Amino acid sequence: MNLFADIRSLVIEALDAMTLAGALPAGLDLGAVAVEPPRDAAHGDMATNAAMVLARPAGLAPRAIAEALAAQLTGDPRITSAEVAGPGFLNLRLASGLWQGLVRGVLTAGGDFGRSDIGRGRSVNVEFVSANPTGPMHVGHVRGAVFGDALAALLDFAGHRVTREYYINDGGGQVDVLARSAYERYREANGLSPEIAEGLYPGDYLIPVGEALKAKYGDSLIDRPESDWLADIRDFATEAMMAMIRADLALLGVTMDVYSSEKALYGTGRIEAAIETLRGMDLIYEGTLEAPKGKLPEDWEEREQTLFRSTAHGDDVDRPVKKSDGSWTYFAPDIAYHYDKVTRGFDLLIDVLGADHGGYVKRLKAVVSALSGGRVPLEVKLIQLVKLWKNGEPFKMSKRAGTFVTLRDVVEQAGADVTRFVMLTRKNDAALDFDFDKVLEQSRDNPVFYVQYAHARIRSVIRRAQEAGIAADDATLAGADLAQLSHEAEIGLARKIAEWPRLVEIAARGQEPHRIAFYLYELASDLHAHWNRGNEDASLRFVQDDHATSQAKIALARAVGVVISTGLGILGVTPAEEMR
RNA sequence: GGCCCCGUAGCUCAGGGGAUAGAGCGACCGCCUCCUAAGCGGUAGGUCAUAGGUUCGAAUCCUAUCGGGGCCGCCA
Repeated sequence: MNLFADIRSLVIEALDAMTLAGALPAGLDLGAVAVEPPRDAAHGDMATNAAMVLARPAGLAPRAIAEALAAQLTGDPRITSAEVAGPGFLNLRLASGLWQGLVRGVLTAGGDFGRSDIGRGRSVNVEFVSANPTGPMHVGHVRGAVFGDALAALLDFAGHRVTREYYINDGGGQVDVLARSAYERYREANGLSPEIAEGLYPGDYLIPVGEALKAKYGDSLIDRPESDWLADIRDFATEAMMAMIRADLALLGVTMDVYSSEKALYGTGRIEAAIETLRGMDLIYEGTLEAPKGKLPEDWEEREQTLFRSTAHGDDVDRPVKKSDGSWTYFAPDIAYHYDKVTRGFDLLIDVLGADHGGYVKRLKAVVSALSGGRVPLEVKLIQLVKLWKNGEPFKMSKRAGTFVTLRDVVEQAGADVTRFVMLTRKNDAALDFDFDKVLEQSRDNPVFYVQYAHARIRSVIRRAQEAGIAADDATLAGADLAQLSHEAEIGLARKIAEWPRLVEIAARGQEPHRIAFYLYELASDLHAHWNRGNEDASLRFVQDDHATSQAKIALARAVGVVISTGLGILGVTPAEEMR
C-alpha cells in the first residue's frame, strides 16, 4: 500500500484519458511524471509536476495542461481539489477517507507496511566488514559493519534476496605475522619471555591464543624452525581471530550468511582458473607500466610483469596480478573471489569498503564487468572515516599508546542501539564524528533516544488505554471508527506516515540507509509535536473518555509506532517500550 | 601529475532538476493542576566555495578554478 503510487496511477490514468480525448498528443513518455509531497503543507497533500514535464514534448503551455488535468482529476472522488500553482505544479487535496484508510492499512499490514517489490526478487550479494583476521574489530570497522547490515536489511525490505557475506583475508602475509605473534605468546605460555619484534602484533588478545597453543602442543614447538610450525599456528590463530570477530559482530547484532576464505582460493587452481579465463579474453598480458606521476616510490624501477588489461573495462591503467617473485599480488585472489561471486549467480554485487580503498574501485569493477560479460553490476560503497571525540577533543587511536578503541569497548559503553543509529546518521561517503561524551550522555543530542522516546510514548498511551479498560490491540484499532480522525493535525501525521513506502523505495534505490534514520527522526518529531498539541487542545489527546474516540486516535498513534518500529528494525535498532 | 569523495546558517549536517533552501546544537523569548518537559512553540542566523555553461527552471547536471580529505606497481 503506497498512497503516492496510487495517486500517481490516478494521474497517469487521467493523462491517458486526456490523450484519448485529443487534449494531449499520443505517444508521450510519462516516465518523468512524479507525485510527491509538496514542499509546504499549505500547498496541499500531494503535488504533481506532470504539466511542466509534458509541456515541451506536448507543445503546450504548462498551465493549460495543468488546468485540463485538474478538471480531469476532480471528477474522481478521491481528489477533493486540484489547484494549479507556481510554474505549473498541480496541488492535490485528498479525501479524508484516504488517510483513514491508510491508518487502517498500516494496522492491518503491521511490519509489512512499506515493504516494496522494486527489487523484484533479484539476488544481491552484500560483502562487508571483511576485516583482516589478525585481531579484534575496532571502531573503524563498526561503521562498515553497521552500514552493510542496514543496507542488506533495506534491500531485503525492498524486495531483493540478500546474502550477507564476509571475505576472510586469510591468505596474505599478515596472517603469517599473526602466526609469528601467536608463537611468541605460545613461548610465553611455556614460561619463556616473548620477543614481540617490530612489526608483530603486540596485543594482549593473543595471550589466550598462546595458552591454547600450549594446551594443544605442550612444549613440542619450542625452538623449532618456523617452517615446522608456521602453517599450523597460522590456521589455529586465524580461526581464533575469526571466532573473536564473529563474537564482536554478534555484539553489534550482525549475522553473516556466508564467510568466504581467501586461503581457500590458493592451491585449488581457482586463482589460476580466473586468470586463465581473463587470458582467454585477451585481458592478461606481459608488459611494463609507466611510472606514476608525481612523487615516485624510492625503489621504483621499470620491469615487465603480468598485467590485467583493466583499461579495457574503464580503469585508468592496467593492474599487476603477480609480484616480482612470481607470486600473486593481493589483487589476484580478489579477481578469483569476485569471479566466484559472479558464477554463484547474483544479479548484483555490492562491496562495502573503507574509503582508503577508493583506488581499487575501478579495477574491481573492471574484473566483474569482464568476468560477467557485463551482466552483473558491481556497486562499491566507500565508507568514510569515523573521527572519534572525547572530552571535547579529537581522540587519536594508537596501538602503541594503548588508546586502541575496540568495537567491544564502544558497544559495551554506548550499547548496540546507540552505536548503530549514530553510525547511520551520515551518508556513507561523508566523514562521521563519533563523540563518546554525547553518545554516553544519552541526552537529546543523541537522536536515537529522541526516536525511541517517541515510540515509548506511543506504547505508554496504549498501556494507559488498556488500564482504563479500552481495547487497544491492533485488530480492534484497525476496526475503529477512523472517520473521527479529521483534524488537520491528525491528517498531517497520517501524511507523514504515507511517505514511508516512498521513502523506503528512494533509500533502497540509492542504497542509502541513512535516509531511514533521518525520516524516523522527522516522524518522531511530528509525533512529539502532536503530543504537545494535546496540552493546548485536550480533544487532540490520544486517550479520551469515549472509548470509540480513543480507539480512533490511538490507532493513529499506533500506526506511527508501527512505522518507527519497522524503520528501526531495518537499522537494527530495538524500539523502546519505555524510557528508563 | 592523475583518479575518487567533500565544500549548504556561528557549529554538526540533511536536501542532489522544480514553488519562499531545512533540521539539530549554540543564542534569545515562551509552554507542565494536563497521556513521560528525555518533550513542544517562537525569534535571530544563508552570495548553497568561486566563475562560466546546459535548462522554461540549478544548491542539485556539465566545465574550470580555489579549499579540505583519501588513493596512486612488487602491503592487504
